[in-house]
Amino acid sequence: MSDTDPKATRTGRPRSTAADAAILEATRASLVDLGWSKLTMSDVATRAGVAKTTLYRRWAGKNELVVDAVAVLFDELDLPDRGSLAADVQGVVLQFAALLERPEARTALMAVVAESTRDDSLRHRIRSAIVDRQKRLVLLGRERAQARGELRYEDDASAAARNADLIFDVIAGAVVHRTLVSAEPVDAEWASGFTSLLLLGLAGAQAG
Amino acid sequence: MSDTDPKATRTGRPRSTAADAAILEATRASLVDLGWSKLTMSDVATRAGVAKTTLYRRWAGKNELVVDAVAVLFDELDLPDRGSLAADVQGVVLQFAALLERPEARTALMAVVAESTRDDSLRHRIRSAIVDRQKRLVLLGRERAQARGELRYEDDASAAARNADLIFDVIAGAVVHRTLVSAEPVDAEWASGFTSLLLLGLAGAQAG
DNA sequence: TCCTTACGCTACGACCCGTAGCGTAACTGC
DNA sequence: GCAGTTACGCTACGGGTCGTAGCGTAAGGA
Repeated sequence: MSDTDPKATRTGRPRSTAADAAILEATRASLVDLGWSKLTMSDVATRAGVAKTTLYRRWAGKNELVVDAVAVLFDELDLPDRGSLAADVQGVVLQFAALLERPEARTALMAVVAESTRDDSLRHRIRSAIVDRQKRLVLLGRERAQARGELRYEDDASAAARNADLIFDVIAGAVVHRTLVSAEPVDAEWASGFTSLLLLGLAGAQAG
Repeated sequence: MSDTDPKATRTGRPRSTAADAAILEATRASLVDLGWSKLTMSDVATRAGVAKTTLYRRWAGKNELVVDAVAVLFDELDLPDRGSLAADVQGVVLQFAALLERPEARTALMAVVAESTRDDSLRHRIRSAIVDRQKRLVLLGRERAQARGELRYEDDASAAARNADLIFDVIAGAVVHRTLVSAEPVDAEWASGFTSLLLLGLAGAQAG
């Protein structure tokens, strides 16, 4: 979360974990009230009841702070086994969509991704804090489908990885685009249509 | 482009169209050099050889200016008939990807979309200036596929529209996510894999 | 020649940034 | 206890951007 290694029991006054929690919560609250562009470090510090200098001692700036503040939302992600690949796809779609319903996520996610196009370390931070948490669900769903016999196991490991990346980009990309660009809701009906398109393809979905 | 209606031949000194072009080009140049977050109105004005007040007379702020500056890139979009639905899908994917290769588009697109989550008028501006230009290609590809017999004409008009929206979100979303979130290139190989997934579905693509 | 609108320029208050300096608080090892 | 070390709150600061007001000038139309 911060930049130092906590496992070494160093001497001196330890960092307040309560302040960490207060800052991240204040960041989310500020995102809800002000949105990404109007969020300021000073405002977050005031809300958290913390000096501005404390923020800069722990985070390099607004980008890193917001990534960490939003990342914890992705810990809630879970994918119970719904018995079929189609049901699991719908489940993961609705999970992503529910996250993007939250105003702090809506305004923050695209903004930090936009920033990451010019900041490699920020992109890595996003990947490990957010993207990998999402991709986990996709990999889990694929394993289950393979165990059920709905998908076959792939021989070539690198091809399998490429395929998983492709599927992940399709699912996450479609949900994000629908929600933030088209600005239309991802409801059960849309999730159903998307699922049959993903499973059956363009011609197959039309026939069914 | 600007906010006034140009068809009424009003009295007084007309706005310099040369300044318009210079400003938009300066905005793109500034996006390339500085990126979205470090782009300032003062910098654009200096590059364009124009007073800062002139910018504010034409655009409400950075958001609107950048949308207009990037929108013209989407005029280049074209989709020649490549003879089959699969080839046309690959074509549109590579078109989108080529646009996202340009650094001014990479840094600007996600940023303005992020801003649009809290600004309805900005969202409408993005839709008419950018999104509709993209969606046009998808609709064109579908019509061709229907004429070829690869897709059947749909009876229900509203269902057809929903379906087109779905396909558009899947294609555009996947390309954007691959390029900006996963930060991996959209090359011919990826486009090919995506196309077979879209046409045949998860199980079908694995079989083929 | 008047009228109207656009332009360039300057200046301004307001705000945010990120850092430095200082005194104080909290915890560790002797 | 006591020294050593690190974190914290607070204040203050120079530097930068924002968006606007005011003014004189330039470029068109009636």
